[in-house]
Amino acid sequence: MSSLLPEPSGPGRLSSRMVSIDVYGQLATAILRNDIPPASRVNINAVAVSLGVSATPVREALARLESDGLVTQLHLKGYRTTDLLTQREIRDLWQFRMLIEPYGAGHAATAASPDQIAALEHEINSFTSAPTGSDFDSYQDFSDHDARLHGLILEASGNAIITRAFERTHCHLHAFRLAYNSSAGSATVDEHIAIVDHISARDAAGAAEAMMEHLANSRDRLLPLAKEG
Amino acid sequence: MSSLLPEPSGPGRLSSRMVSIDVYGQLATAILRNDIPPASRVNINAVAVSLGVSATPVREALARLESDGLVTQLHLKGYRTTDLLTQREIRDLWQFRMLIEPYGAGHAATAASPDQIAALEHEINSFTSAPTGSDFDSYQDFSDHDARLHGLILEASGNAIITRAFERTHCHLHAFRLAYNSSAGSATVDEHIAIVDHISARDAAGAAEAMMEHLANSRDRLLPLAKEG
DNA sequence: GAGAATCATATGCTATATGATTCTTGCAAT
DNA sequence: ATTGCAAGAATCATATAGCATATGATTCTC
Repeated sequence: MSSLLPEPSGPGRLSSRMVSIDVYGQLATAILRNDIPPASRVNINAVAVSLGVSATPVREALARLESDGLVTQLHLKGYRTTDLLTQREIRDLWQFRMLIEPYGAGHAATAASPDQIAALEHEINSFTSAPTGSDFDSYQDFSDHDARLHGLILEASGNAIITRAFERTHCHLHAFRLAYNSSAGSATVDEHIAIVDHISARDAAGAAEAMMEHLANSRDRLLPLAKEG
Repeated sequence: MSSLLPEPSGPGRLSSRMVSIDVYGQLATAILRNDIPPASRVNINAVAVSLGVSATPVREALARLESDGLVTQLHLKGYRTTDLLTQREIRDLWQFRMLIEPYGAGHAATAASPDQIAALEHEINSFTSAPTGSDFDSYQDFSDHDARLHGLILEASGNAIITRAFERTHCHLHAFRLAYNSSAGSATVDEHIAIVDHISARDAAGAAEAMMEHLANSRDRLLPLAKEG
């Protein structure tokens, strides 16, 4: 653990009524960066002191992180960070994505509004190449871009339930945690462009196929990084 | 609100350190029974007093219920129960199920262990007919059976990620909340039997097809009960 | 009747108490 | 000397109580 935050909150307190979201973000980042290693206990009080808040908002943040799959709670034994995904789990997760994302891309091609098409192209244009730096932050930026793009495509398909189910897998979080440069290749950029091009051209079959290929490739990029299981 | 529990906890306190799970269950039941109507505010303190506990375990339960989609939190405005699903959302949710459950049934037919087959058949045998009574509890029993069966099938497919994504949709909760006798027809029983028969016979294509039909039928049984949207 | 001021209510947090778990220490037995 | 076990101490999770502030409704003023 130890000092998750540069400055806890200092004597000049912040508004003190908007802490919980921040605690959530700080804790999530700490887990993703492996500042809190996988499968290790999370001491609620230590986190509270480290972040300069009390236990209650930490508890709330941990409850949310549990539903994100980043921690698990053991009754009367507190919270532990979850293990990294195994190869088996990566395969299972990507199989899930292969069931819903090609469907989403195909329907996005027929159902997306002009605004949604524009949003997709704007997202594509914001990352025309893989990050050049090698720092944590630029990889995280790219991972966020990746997550946004896949989310936008499902959103454009018009099915909010499926979009939400996808978002709740937090596949990008898990992939990022496994290796935070895993999605940052130029191949990823090219594949994204191909998918959005098919959607813009209203080519449902092509969009679904491009998405399926992209998922197969990203899975194969990720698998060697995971432990067997 | 008003009296969610027959007896709060009284002066003879219960074990006092296993409360939160119970609070969760009591609240979930209260929402499902429409004791707390859809789209209404949930007063944390009132719930706490009603259940004879303090605010903290109620907050934890609400955090979990939020990830279940039964309540939503608005900052500084507290929690509200969510609306009932609209026809559109039912359709979207069942579309999601149609993407993953036929896949699950098909893979269960090839991948299920003998123990898992036995568990499926045991579950089938525990409800060979629709409930005869008209009370809340027997409908809930049947709804639970339905949820267990669909969960077992996905589990037998061997993909834990998909199983979890399915469980998190809480489709049975939402269906039950919409109308608690919606899944209790004898047609449902017959369709369940057909699916499990195909799985037991290791007939993947037949299992997938039977599941798809079952989902289409259950959706059509449910749709008239939902509001347009 | 519209806008400003006031007040009640409920939220979100802090501080604290309680009890379970876990670690440490000491002693006995092999 | 080393291992096994038990008792006590320390730690930590969970729950309670209470406080400060934001929200929303009511009342007052113009």
